[in-house]
Amino acid sequence: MYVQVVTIDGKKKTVLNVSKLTKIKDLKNDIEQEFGIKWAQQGLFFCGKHLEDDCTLYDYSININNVIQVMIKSKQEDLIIKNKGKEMRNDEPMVEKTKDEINVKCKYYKVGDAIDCTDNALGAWFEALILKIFTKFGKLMYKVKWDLPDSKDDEPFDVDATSIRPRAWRILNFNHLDVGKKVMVNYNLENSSEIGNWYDFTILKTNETFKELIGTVHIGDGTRSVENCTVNTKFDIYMIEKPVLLMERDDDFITSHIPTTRRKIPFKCSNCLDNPKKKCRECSCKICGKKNDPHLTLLCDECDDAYHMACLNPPLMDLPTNDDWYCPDCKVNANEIVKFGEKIIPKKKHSNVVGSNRDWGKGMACVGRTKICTIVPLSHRGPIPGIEVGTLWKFRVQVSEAGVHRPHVAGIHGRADDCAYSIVLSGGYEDDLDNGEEFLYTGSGGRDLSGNKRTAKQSCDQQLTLMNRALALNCNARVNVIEGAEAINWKAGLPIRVVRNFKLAKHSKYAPEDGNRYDGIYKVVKYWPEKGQSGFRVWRYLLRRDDPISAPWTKLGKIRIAQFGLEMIYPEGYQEAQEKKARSKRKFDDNVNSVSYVSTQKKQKTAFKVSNEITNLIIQDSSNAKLWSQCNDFKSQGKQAYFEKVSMEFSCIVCQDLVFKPVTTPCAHNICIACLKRSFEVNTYACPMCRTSLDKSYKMLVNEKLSSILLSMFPGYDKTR
DNA sequence: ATCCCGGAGCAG
DNA sequence: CTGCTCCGGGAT
Repeated sequence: MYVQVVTIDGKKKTVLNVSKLTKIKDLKNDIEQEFGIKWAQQGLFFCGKHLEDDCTLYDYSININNVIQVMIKSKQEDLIIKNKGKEMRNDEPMVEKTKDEINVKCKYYKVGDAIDCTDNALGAWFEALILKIFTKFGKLMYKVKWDLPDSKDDEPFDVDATSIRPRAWRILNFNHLDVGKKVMVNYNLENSSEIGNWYDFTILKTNETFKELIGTVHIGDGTRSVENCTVNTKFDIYMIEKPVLLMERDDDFITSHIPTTRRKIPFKCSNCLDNPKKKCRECSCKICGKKNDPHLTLLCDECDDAYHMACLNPPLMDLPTNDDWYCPDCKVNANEIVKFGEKIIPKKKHSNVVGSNRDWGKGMACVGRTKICTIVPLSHRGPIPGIEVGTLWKFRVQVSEAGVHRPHVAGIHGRADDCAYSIVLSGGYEDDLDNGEEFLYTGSGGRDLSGNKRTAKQSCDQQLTLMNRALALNCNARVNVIEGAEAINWKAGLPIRVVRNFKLAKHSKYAPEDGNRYDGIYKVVKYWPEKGQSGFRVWRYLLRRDDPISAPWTKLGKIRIAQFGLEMIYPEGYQEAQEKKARSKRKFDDNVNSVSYVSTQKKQKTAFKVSNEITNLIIQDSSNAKLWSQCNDFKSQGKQAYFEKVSMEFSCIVCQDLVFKPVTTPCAHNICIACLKRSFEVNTYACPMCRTSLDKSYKMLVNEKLSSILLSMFPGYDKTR
């Protein structure tokens, strides 16, 4: 299994091979290797949850391809987190706190001053007001309050002088932006084209034509910064105000310049754009959407959604007595809730407390779905729209995601009171017999799966229940659970999607070389119980293909696969992760044996070499010289790519198939002679491809050179005509 | 060759 | 809702 790892600023990104049982601390080690960010400096987050060192990915239900965010902690932030924790534990009453606070005067600020204040979480500057100036244990502190839209109900908080400065008010003209100057700009760390917060910024370059600034964005106290940011000047650029001694301050001057409008900041809620009159279930009460009575609104301590006490069912009459409250959606999982900074170890069910020490978490067998097919319902019969016969997936979970065969492991998908929808052949049952167009399938069950197994040898009789009954219902005959039944009209049975897995190759030549291939629609001809090779009764089903699309192993099917360019589909990020695995293995091997000359170089697609015989014919087919030269360019990409190109360039516009007995028109298009004749029969005397008119008496001549080239490249395709 | 786990989906 | 089943897919 593998996960995506991204730094908060999005600048560093990678895929890491992991196990579900990988501990967070081990992951941090890998990230240190990868990003060069010290182990202790990392704060990892998944879905907003802080990840604790001793927990596993499984504990947090982190699945394949999930994104883990890496935050680089500055030492100061560590302190803040620690202090926060302390506060939470001590839980001193407010009175005690204020007891040590002594109101004082300050040389630079006075109560009521409009200031900018940094917030520790984002490291940006926000507008605020000073409510009180005091000393606590001898340290000068300021009680401040946000001065932002919608911040009326926010609690005031205490900061020291480093977190505040006079409110910015001087807007700088683009021409006054000199390189090296530090200013305040609006920037969005995640998406620089959108509105963001206000940060300090050092100008490195100015771009006159685009009115852009390039430079370093400083985050918070200046220990963190993001280089090479491009700032669009559609927002104002502010001068950073330095504190001025009160005695030197011309208050009238200052107050007259404090802007009455507020600096633009991103909307808290992108849904209602913070419009107080608009109902919004995103940012306001999840039930009624109204924004009234904020003091009677509870915030869920897990998901942060808001609920009016009165809207809850049953309504909550009194404020919750304990500190935290969880909404109805989160309450059910209350035992899994981890509060920020708390050291609760989240453990799902049994985990592997008593399990073996075998690491089961690396593979693709235990990963969950990351996509879900919604274009058709779960109980959809017949082909899945958009999925071609011959589509090939590496893993079963992908077949499930595509909606072709939903179960992860099971061979039959169906319902005992409806029918079966799809089956997989993967050679797991010894009584199966595959002849391609027809095959014998074995029902499920009759096995002892105790010990949490997924498969075992037959150890008792199978019953015509569950999935076995479902598959029987596809047969166009009244169901008979004793002796089975035969279809009256087999084609009238219900369609079954059939997937063949590469493991079937042990018994069948119709299996794909690798992965799982969709082979089209089959129907149940008959089914009956029989003593299987194990000696126990198994239910056997005769399935016969009934699909207008040629099967993947037929000549036509192969051409079709080539035309569609169907290739093995891997899960997103899989090949990248495999490549990385191979690289680290090579590195390991090199370390073990530094003078190894084992050919470990990357397997390159070997260029396709066309036989001399065909090459000569191609040269002689001068009327198609241009097309052949285009095909030539694909030789370097290997045989498959070349054949795909050839079959595409030489397919007939009329029948959509590879041209058969082709006529090369004066306009240099290739049409099957039969197709062209049919076209003439309806008095259309033009090239079907480009509509260039042809003479009524145009003499159709089969391009024998081309015909023989194609016949030798795709031997036997003529027999399908 | 053997061991053994999650997750998806059905059945009760 | 819980319990059961299951033709995967890794490591050992």
